[in-house]
Amino acid sequence: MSAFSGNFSNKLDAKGRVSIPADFRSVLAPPGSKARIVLRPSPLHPCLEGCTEAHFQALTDRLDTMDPFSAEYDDLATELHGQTIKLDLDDDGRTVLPLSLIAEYGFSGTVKFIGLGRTFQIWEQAAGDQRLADLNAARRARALTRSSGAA
Amino acid sequence: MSAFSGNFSNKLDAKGRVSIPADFRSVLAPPGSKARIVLRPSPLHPCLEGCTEAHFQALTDRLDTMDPFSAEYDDLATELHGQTIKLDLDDDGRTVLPLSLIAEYGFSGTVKFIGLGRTFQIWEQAAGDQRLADLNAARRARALTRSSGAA
DNA sequence: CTAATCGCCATGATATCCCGTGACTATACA
DNA sequence: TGTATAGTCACGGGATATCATGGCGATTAG
Repeated sequence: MSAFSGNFSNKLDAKGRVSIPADFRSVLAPPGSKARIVLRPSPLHPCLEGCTEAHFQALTDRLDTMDPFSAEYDDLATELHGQTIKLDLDDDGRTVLPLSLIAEYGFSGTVKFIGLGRTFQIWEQAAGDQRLADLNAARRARALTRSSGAA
Repeated sequence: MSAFSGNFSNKLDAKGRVSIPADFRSVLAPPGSKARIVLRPSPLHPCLEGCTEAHFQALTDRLDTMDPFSAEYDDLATELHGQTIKLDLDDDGRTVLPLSLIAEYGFSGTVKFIGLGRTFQIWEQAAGDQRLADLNAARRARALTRSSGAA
C-alpha cells in the first residue's frame, strides 16, 4: 500500500500514547524499519495532519529556491517548520502525542485517523465522525439537487 | 534530524541562562561533542535568529562573490558580522544570553524557540505565540479563499 | 576582597523502552 | 467442516533514560 486510506479509531492511553493504524504504518515505513511521522496543524480543521518525512521534505524543497533573506522565505519556513512535530514510533507502532496537543485538540480517550492519500488527519473521535457525516450529507444533497434538476 | 523544527518554550533563569531545546541541540552538534550557536538580530522581526556555525559560514560565503569595495559588500558584511554573537553551550545544553539582549528583546521569564529549518528564532514568549497565530490565520484565510474561489 | 561568571550536581517531570495480555484473523490439520 | 494453532494488532503496566531547571561552589576579573 502506498497511500493513507480508510479511517480508524484508536485509543489514547493515560500517557498520551496512541497506536498508529497498521495500515498507515506500512505507508510510513518499509516493514521492519522504524517509522517517523510528521505532524502539523491542519489549516482548515481542528485536527492534526500527518505525513511521511519524504512528503514533508517535498513541501520544504520549495524553500531552497527562495531568497533566504526575504520575508516570504521567513513566513513559509515558519509555517512549515515552526509548528511541525516529528515523532518516532516505538517498537509497538505507537507514538506519544505531546500533552499540549492533546489539550489543544480536545483529544479524550479515542482519536480518529482519517486517510487522505498522501496525508492523514487525527481528529478527536466525535469531531472526526462529524466531519465524515457532514461530507456524506453534502454529497447526498448535491446528488439530489442534480437528479431533481435533471428530472 | 537535520533541521530545526517545532517550537518550544523554555525558561530564562535569574542568571540569564536558558536550555536550548534538545531537538535543536542535536542539530547544532553531533551528540557528545560541544555545540556552539550563532545568534544575530532578525532583520524582519523583533527576535533573535540562531543557526549552526556551518550555516553562518554558508551565509557569509556570499560575501566572497561580491566586490569587496562596494557599498553592498559593506552593508551585507556589517549586517552579517556586526551584530553576531557566538555562544557556547554548557554541559547541560544551556547558554547564557547577554543581559543587553534580554533587555532589548523584552525577554521575561520564558522565551519561545521557533524552528525554521536551517535556522531558528528566539522570541519573547507572547510575541512568538502571536507570530505563529498570525501565520495560522493567514494560512487559513488563503485556504478558504482558494476553496470558495474554486467552488 | 567583592562580585560576576562558569561548571557541576540534585531533582522532578516527562518521555522512551520493553514486557505481557486479550481480541481477532488467518492458516493448518484432522 | 470443525477445531486447533499461530500470527497480528491494539492496549496496559512498570522500569529506565532523558530533559529542563534550580541551586551550590569554585574560579576569575576587577
